[in-house]
Amino acid sequence: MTEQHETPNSGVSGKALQKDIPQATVARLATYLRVLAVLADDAVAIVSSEELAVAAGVGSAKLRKDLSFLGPNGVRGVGYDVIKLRDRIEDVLGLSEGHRVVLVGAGNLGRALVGYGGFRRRGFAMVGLFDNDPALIGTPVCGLPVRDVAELTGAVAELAPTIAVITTPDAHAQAVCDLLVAAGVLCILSFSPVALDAPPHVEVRRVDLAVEMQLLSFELARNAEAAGETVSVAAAGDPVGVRTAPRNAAAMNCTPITTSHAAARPSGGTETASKGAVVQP
Amino acid sequence: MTEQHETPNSGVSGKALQKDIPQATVARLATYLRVLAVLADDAVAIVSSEELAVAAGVGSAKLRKDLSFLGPNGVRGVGYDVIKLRDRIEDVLGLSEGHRVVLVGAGNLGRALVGYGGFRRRGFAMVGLFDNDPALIGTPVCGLPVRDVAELTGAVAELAPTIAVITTPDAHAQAVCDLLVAAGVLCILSFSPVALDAPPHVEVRRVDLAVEMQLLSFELARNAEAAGETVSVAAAGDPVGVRTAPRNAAAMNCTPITTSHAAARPSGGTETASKGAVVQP
DNA sequence: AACTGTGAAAACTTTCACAGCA
DNA sequence: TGCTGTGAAAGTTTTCACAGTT
Repeated sequence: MTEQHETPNSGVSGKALQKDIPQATVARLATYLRVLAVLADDAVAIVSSEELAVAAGVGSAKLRKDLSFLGPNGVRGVGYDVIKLRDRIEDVLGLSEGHRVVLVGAGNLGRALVGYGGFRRRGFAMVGLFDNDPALIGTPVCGLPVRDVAELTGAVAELAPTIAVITTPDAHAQAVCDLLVAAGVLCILSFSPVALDAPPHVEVRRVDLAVEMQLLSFELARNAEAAGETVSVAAAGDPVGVRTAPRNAAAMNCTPITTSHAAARPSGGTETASKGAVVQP
Repeated sequence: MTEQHETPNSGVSGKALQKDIPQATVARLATYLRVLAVLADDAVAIVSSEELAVAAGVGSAKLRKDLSFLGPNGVRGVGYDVIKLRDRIEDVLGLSEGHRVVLVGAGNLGRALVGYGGFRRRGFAMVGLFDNDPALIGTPVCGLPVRDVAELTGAVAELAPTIAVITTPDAHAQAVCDLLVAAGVLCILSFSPVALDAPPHVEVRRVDLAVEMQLLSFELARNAEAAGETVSVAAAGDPVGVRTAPRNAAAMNCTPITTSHAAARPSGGTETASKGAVVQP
């Protein structure tokens, strides 16, 4: 790896230990960061690993171990400096410079994300919003006009986004992804459950809302099993009857964009991640 | 928790091996399930571990190992029966009976979720939708009227939901959670980044969309570091300037109900808290 | 006394490679 | 032959316990 002169103010991140930070730790850093931001707002100056751990919902030992990968950040016998630690984590996560985000798919989910204060607050700026629905194009969402997806390629050059978010129907997700990749976007967050095919240098992260619900369902089932099959409140109501409706129903779409029909190809895309390493759950 | 008589036959799911299935495996089962549903729709009868693995974005060995925890599901030399495997996974995940879902917070995100076809398709039925905004109460979303959150307690008894979803602004999340817990809900999915306090018998799962973005950011930073700090496309645009605005700004809310939050996925920004033990990804 | 940072042990997960079956 | 199921090895993450610092 090319070495680099040490600019006092390095471009992307400060100390450069990224390579050695475990995946699992990185995932938690973002959580610590949120807690620290709250503490900072409350003008809390110092926090102990125990306090921070409780607020983040992890064990204090794990938290200390996590932070130790970023180098020494605390003072023994005292605790961590809230501001300093926050800045350090932001730096490591590459958030220091902020990110410019374009979003494709201005349906309900897309609009919800654009309006999500948490993004702005955490350094993500929405700079472009695209859709292919003529009824939506031109209308502003949170002050940002919806632009025609046909302009996407040009707009990417102009807006120079660091991250793109896909919230289109499943059927369009791959096409949009291709478009973004061709335009030079390196980081994509997709809310479509279909696995997107992209070159290895492009980081694709997929998020599937239904998966979360299914994980909850599993816990519920396990608890019920362990406790002897009482489902408490739920026991009263009618079971829902999952497979009553045809699986493939393009079904009741009631809102502008969101919904989808199952359209993935039989053995199509693989979830891609950078460097040949697929980032898996 | 009160212990109970041990019913030999558990009502919720067939073979009852839940206890022995590793966390990591469970998280992936939901993904396999989605792929299998697509295959079933396409009338594919048999699938090999390799095909399924590619479509799900994992290695075939891992996939076979995962499935082996559910007992024998395939035929050596042939592959897996799509329908049979799908049903088996649904059973293990506790999806066979379907789930009744109430959602509190009819903002953009809430409405997006109600309209999200993926839920219905996978056995989750929205049965109730609540908000405290008089302007929203009474208006239908996807055929479901928004009800006053004041009715929530009574409605839970009446609707007997198995799962509740919280998509309210952060400030209300805990109050709504308390309300749900008091009403007897056992499973809660929250899209607010704040850690919710709930009794140990209640399964709370939190999802924070910003975490996903931050993980992407980290990969970007790491890649840039490894490649010699060029940020390609992004290099052109102005840095965003994260901390320019006050951190605590309740900030520009531009859509009906208030802020909203979004999703994540197995590994990243997801957390499950339960039975006093915080289960980490 | 209070709290961080960390080596070393334990637990969990992934990968490998092959036995076993249709 | 082709593909599943699995034990054992390799790798990763968590937990423990305590040495070190203020």
